[in-house]
Amino acid sequence: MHLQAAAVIVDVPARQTDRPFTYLINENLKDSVLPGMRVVVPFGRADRLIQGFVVQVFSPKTVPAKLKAIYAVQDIEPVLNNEMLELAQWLATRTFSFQIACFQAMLPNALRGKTKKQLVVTIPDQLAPEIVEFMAGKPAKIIDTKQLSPELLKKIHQEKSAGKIEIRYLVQATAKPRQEKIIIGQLTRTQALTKKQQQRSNAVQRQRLLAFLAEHYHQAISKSSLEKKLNLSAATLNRAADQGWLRMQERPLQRRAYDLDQITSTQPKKLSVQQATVYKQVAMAVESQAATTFLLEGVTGSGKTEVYLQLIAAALRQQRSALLLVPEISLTPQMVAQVVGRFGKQVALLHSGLSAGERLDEWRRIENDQAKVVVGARSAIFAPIKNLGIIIIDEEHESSYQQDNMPRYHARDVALWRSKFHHCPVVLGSATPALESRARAQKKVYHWLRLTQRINTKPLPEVSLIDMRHAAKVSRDSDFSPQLIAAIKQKLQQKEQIILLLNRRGYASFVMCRDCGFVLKCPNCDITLTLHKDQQVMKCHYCGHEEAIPHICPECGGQKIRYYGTGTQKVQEKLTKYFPTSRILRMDVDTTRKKGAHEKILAAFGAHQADILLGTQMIAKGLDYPDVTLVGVLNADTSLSLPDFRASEQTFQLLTQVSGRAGRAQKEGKVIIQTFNPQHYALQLAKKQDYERFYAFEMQLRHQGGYPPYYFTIQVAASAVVEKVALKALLQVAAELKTVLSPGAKILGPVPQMILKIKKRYRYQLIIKYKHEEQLNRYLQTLLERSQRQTDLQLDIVREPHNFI
DNA sequence: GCACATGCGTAT
DNA sequence: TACGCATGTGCC
Repeated sequence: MHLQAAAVIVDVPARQTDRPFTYLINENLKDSVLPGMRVVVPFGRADRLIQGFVVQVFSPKTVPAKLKAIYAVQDIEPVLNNEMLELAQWLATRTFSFQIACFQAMLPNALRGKTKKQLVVTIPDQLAPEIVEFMAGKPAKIIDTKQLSPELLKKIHQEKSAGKIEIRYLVQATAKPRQEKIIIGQLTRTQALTKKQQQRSNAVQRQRLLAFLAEHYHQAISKSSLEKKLNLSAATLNRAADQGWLRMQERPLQRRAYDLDQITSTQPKKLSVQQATVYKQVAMAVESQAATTFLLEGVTGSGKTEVYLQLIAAALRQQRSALLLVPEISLTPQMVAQVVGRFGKQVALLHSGLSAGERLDEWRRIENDQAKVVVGARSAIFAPIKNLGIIIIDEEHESSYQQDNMPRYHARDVALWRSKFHHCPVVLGSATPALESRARAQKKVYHWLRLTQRINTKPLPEVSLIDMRHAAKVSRDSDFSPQLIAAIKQKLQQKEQIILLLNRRGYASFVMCRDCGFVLKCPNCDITLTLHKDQQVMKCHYCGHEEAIPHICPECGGQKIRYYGTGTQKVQEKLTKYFPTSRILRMDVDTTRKKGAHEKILAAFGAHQADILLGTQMIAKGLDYPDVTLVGVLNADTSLSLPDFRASEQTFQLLTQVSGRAGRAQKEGKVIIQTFNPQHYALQLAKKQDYERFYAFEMQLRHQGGYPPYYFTIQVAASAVVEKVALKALLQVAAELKTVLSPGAKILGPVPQMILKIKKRYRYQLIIKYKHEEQLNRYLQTLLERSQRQTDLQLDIVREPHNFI
């Protein structure tokens, strides 16, 4: 007779609850609770039921009196295997995140237990009339306290303390796979044909059905698709079932993330000499199960994708699986078709376009080994794939691989961890690697591989920089230079396609009074409100605050309050004026908000239903349209002038990438970049597509400035409603750090953050720059533990922050 | 994150 | 002196 207990991480994302809680395993659940399973446990004074993850099962020697018991187990098999449990723990410490946040990041959303509250009437006598009305005669009702009026909430409180009503807690059951009805033919061919003869001539539905059954003896067919195909009524099928012609059953519906019938299979292409060299080196690591990291630096059009596909094939040949990560934005139908075309139904696809159910289905296919190749965006790095033979991260420099809320992980770091766990290589591919990665290749931490030749040996497109300081004076238009107008005109005449990029990074359209200079700001946050012309409102991008567009300046009463800056809409209006007959497609956050809108726009452009594709950053990646012969960048500088040490790097990457979109096929491409800083090295080198020189130059600057990759960085951010609280806390942290850190390390700040106030809280930060610090991690962990004791203060630690400001 | 306890301010 | 509300505290 030995007791069982479980250590459970509960779904309460708070610093104070970020540790295992012990629960008793009752006799009826004995031996059916395992680490990695989801459970429902009572928590807090009111014993509200919440979801938790079992991290350990053990036999306690003594039982503390106040131990509570697990209420229910949600899984038959663990949803997190040992690898994931270990990874979550590492991730939590590495990124200073809650463990529960790590678990949830690893699982499809459908597995997340949604807790609900239920209002139950226990004594109906003399109940407050408001509550009687609210319950509408029912004994129990699900409530959402956030949606109820404060008055009703007060009444509920009163009646609860009077003991007349009760609040119960529910945890939603595990998402079940959707079922579909199927029919199975029970008639042999001859039986069916005989029966068909016997039917009245006007019984057309039955005739059609029997003809079909004659050809499908004992085969399972989805009921709904059969109804559609033969145009049958449900009654006909039910009748047929009654007569024993067919049997009806249910089976779990396999929702698929892609349609295999729509994709043509492809064969491996012959590799060029360079490609083959790269392939051989990585394939060798796959075979020898070496956890080597390769940096594959390949110019646009050098055939990286084909190398990836053949490496995946090499892993499969070794009876191992493969994981391919691509930026969400380039997870286009084109891209999917390439991988699925090569590996068929072994491919599982994970991206944001899937519904929660589809995502869960794909996840299950991976978990039970039906899928051996996983393709997906950032979070796919947590796919529960076993026996990994290779991990590939395409466009490894993309900032979308970094999640910017908890857990703030970088997919690259997780990939390296899993590579060590599975003893398999990682390939980081890019035309413009992140400086950090390129520097690691330099130091031989990564194995450096290069593809310098374009696969069709075509020259790179001709790139010209247009000096807008001059052009704007001539044409009095700061969006379109005469050169760009002329080029567009020419391409339109030749019936070729054009991509125009409006660089929106570091850029906003705001409202300013031209008399007094007043700028409209958010009342909660210290930030300029952004104009949303289509919805006719001013919006705060941080807290969502909205207000009307002012027509009279609130400061001086003047009427000259106008918006500043260029949006895609404004550019589109101008384009229509210049080229009234041209067909323009616009792609930005506004036009792609709806699910699938993204794909639709790209498909329409691909089908030549438009001449010009105008868009923001999102059009720069992975698009491959043979008829695009002109790429125009309207404003290269906005991202350059950001007060961010990565501004040049990001601008260089963007320009290099977008230039690669021109002239992918036979026709020659042309790129026009408009800028106010034509001599800037990032622009000059992007023009020449010279990554290596950019790398050398930028590294020098980073060295002088003491920036990454020469230093590691950690940001400690503090926020509080009372400004002094935040500042004081960081001053103390800075003082303590001085005793913890070695003399080589530097502390910057504390300083106010660029946006000092967000959601009524003041924000300060300090940055630690260091090379090797043994004590730092431990200090920061204890700092977080300590800070929870201080009310109002919120501390947040970010490793390698992307913004210093 | 949430329920309940605590402590202060205001109406009575 | 009672109640209302904001702020604080601990969760197994």
